[in-house]
Amino acid sequence: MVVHDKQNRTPVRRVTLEDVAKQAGVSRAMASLVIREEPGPTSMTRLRVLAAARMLDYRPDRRARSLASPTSRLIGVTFGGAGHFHFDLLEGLYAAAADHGYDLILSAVTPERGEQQALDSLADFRFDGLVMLGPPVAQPAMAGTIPMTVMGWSVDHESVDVVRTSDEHGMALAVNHLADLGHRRIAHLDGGRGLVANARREAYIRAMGQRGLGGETMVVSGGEDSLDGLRAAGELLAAAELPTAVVAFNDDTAAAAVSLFAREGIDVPGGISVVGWDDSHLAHNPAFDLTSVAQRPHEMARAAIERIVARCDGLDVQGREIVLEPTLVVRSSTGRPPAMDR
Amino acid sequence: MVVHDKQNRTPVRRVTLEDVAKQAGVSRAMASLVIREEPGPTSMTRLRVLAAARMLDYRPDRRARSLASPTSRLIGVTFGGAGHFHFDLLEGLYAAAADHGYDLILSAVTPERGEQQALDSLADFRFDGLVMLGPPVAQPAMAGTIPMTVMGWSVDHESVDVVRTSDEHGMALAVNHLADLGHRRIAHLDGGRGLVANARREAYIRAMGQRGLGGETMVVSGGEDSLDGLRAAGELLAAAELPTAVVAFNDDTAAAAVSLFAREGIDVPGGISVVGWDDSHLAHNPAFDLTSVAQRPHEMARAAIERIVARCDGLDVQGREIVLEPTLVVRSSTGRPPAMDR
DNA sequence: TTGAAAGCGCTACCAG
DNA sequence: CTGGTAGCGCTTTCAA
Repeated sequence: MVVHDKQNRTPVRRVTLEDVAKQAGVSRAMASLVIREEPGPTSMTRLRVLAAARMLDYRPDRRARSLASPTSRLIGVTFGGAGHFHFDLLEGLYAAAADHGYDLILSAVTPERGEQQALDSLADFRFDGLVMLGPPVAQPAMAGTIPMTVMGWSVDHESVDVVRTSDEHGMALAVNHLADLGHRRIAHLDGGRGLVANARREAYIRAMGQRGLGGETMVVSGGEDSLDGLRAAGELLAAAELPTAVVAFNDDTAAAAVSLFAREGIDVPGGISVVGWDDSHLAHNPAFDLTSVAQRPHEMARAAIERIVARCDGLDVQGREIVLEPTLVVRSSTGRPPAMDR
Repeated sequence: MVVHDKQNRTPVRRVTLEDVAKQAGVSRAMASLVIREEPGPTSMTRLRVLAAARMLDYRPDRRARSLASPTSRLIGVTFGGAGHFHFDLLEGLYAAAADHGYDLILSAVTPERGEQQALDSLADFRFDGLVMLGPPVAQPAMAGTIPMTVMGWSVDHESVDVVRTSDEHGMALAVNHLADLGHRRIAHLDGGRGLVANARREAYIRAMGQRGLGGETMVVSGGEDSLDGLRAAGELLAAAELPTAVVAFNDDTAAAAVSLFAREGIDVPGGISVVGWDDSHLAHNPAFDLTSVAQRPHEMARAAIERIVARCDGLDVQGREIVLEPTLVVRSSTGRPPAMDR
């Protein structure tokens, strides 16, 4: 940052480590150690430096710091559509990175700005680890060249770490919960064509089969946002037999379905039960109060950062894929089926 | 970036300007000038340096570059909810910044991570200009300390630039278009409590008044996403008299309304006309084909960057607020009212 | 036109 | 335990 004077011209010098050292009456080297919380300085010097830093309102220059050390302590993050869930992940990444003394540098992937461009711009900052929040790609461009973690989907590359929530387990929780309530005709309102949607769809089919409900399988093609959910729920209504329950791809589509059902005079859960996914603010919203499969974005973020930091430190990392178990948060959008048919 | 060897340990040196200079057989200073496209070197040296750079696949180190020069050539960007429109803005900002030799550093504002934290982390990179995409705040923390532009809303501070689309004009376009078609009962499905929503709501009331339709004013409180739109549209349907047209806060809410109307057997535009806002991919979607108020995100982005670059160069900037005129893209969601009442 | 040299703010390695 | 000092990769003087 360059602070300008009233005429908005002359850049004013920011406070440097040198200033802090001088103020504390120690050498720059000492000040550096104190600031970085490295062992060495006596608690006496520590206090003086810290006091000086505070009174001068010192903030280390990340560029200089990153340039001077062999490791940049910068973690690149690519992100795409950035739904609410991704925002939660970002929040967690910021916190976790800070805890490890790392900084995040973000790069957006847009329709016009592809993965490669996003990575290039990050590369110009010499990041030493990469987190990809999306968009999901089967073969990330930098796979194998740098410590890297993808979040939310799977990548089949031996040096790409994966942090995700178990779709298999989440779907089993949802289906079993509904089946336990007496449901048999349980539909899946899917998430479209993405890698994640595919995984959940398959998990649904498997879960239904395992529960002996293979014959009742019903997939309605949907998408990621509420508009998709609306359309898909409409298709559901047009079907010959309405299922007694539906597991949606996420809370957005689930909420859209609930809204539509309500408008059509179908009570939730009286007429139909609905399960969402992500346990987002929508699920908490009393207007929907969705039973939802909960991922733990902050834990996922923490795991991703720890993984990358470990690899940066040259530690050997065991287990390429971290699969967190989701939980099912039961709220009022699920209940017993309208009639115990069969 | 640090490239690692097979054991994932020893950082491998990246190609530096020195390498390029050596390869081209010139001094580092010359190479620097060529890379930055500064006048000085002969076209002969130019060619040699450029060739060397290309063959070595040289990319300047942004940290070093930014550290060495009095100006960092880094523009900070804060962003919040990041709807589709914000993504379009980001895309434009990247392109415009690159054209001026600047780089973007992004910082997310999340529920847990406030404006101040976001700005602090940017400040550690010593950015020399700031673009705020959101969340909209009436008094940005750094107002007056640095060249800064907010996009999409207004800030009442003499040294904060504003780039936005005229809500007044956009609303007038929408209302006049509908009135010209013969509509009188034109409702507004608003955007909730934000600064932008307020501006559009007031613009709607003004536009109706100016068209002599002050008595027909009808505001339905909505929100920013399709779920809000769905709920608001439901309220609209519950009203005693259905309006013959509705101007929505954005395309998401408009599309949700269209979906709901369709489900209720109300033809669009036969039974009711709907106007969206942003001219996003939803508006283009043949399923909706929305008449929509079009902002030009790329031009807005360009204007914001040019503004900041000008201020960084110490140029005096005339006119604190850049208000772009939106256009109305007419598609098939608007038509004549069902009956020419009154 | 070109090249040598002095930093930017910091880390990391020396000697003391 | 402490304080010099040599860089990191680049820009920017200033002489030649």
